Amino acid sequence: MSRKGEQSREHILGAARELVMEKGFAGTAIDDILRRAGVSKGAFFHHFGSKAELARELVRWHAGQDIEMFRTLAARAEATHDDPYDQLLMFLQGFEAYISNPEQPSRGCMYAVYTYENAQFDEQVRGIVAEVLREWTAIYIRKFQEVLDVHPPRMEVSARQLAEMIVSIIEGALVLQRAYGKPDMTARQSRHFRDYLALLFDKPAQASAA
Amino acid sequence: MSRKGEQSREHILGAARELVMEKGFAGTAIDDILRRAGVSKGAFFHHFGSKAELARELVRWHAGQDIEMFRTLAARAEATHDDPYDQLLMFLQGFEAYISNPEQPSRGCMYAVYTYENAQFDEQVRGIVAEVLREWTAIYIRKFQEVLDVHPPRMEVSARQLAEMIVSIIEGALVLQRAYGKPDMTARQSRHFRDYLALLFDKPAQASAA
DNA sequence: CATTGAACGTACCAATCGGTCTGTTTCCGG
DNA sequence: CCGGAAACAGACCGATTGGTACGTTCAATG
Repeated sequence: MSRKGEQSREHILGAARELVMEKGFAGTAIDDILRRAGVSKGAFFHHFGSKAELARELVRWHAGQDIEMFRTLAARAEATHDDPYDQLLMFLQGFEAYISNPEQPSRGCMYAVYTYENAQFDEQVRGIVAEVLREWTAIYIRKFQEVLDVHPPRMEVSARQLAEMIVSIIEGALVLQRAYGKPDMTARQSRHFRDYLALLFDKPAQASAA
Repeated sequence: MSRKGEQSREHILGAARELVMEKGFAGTAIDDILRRAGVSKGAFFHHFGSKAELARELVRWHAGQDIEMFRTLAARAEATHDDPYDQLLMFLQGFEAYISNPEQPSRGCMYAVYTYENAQFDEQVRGIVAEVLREWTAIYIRKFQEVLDVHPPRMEVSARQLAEMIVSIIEGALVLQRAYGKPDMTARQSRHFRDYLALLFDKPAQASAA
């Protein structure tokens, strides 16, 4: 049931995702979304009670997507390697492949969009954004702690520091990628971070995809 | 002459800067700016021909501020140290002090705001944003090249890679800082990058402000 | 085949938006 | 002290905005 209905909802969310990523949330009018999604105003307000609710559902959608990607990449890495360091490297390589995928029209981080339009949103939306970024960091912290427990680093460093660094790098690289149109910026930065890890944990730089 | 006029202009730009940083550019109505700046609509359109022109002037203002900061910090660093590595470290420490200044209500990067609302702006504005970020990167590239010319790194790395990395880290840290309200995130990330440099160039970690 | 509720489509609305127009005040050189 | 330009102030305007009202389609169910 509600096959058609779900489809419209998806179209609206898809169009909203594209447009918000192009023009920001406040800069995207509902009519813009209707035009791109090819649905009517009635359809929109049938599925979403208000623009604010769209904001919530949109950020929830992204949160779901990202969690799925994280889980998939992490599971694959953990199934392939025993050493947490190798797992981490493979995870990052997987992320680089994902973010470099040219079909993916994302080209930016939706949480950053929301963050920089902070005052537009209610406490709930802000909470979700903070939650997701915190969760990302937490996942990295756990993994880095595993690495640190096994491999002594060449200098004193905390799992939190490393985790926050990789998240910062990715977020920042996505900004630069957009700002001066270098589509491979994010993947390159992630690769450079892997090089840093190799140096930090005194591992030979293994063959990484050029 | 035009003392009062300049003052109004500054007030408008100041209010716009605050509001745009809170709600984004599209999310900030001209009337909002008028209210906060305490000026009338007539005053606004006397100084700025349109909202788009305000966008241009606002980004130009930031570009000017940032160039000044860069020049000041760089000059001080170069006056204090001869070694480009020491200069770079001092520059970064200066930046950390600047960005941690609690009186500074900036709390974010205006270029990131513009970048994530890309489609709102004309080619000129986008050009300025890309230009500034490129210039930042270029300055870092030159300095890192000087460092690399003198100090052999422990692994192969290009000046461009390092330059793009520090810019990414700062941009990303500013996002995280906002997203989950950690006012010291940016300075901490910069410090961690300095630790990375210490490792990379095999320098003893010198006493850094906790 | 009638009923019903989900899934629309569309005309419409009040509020807000960026921007204009028409004055008035303020300043400053001659 | 005068004249003109810069620097406002604020009423006003058409377009756009998020949102509503109300009618229609359609598929499933009894």
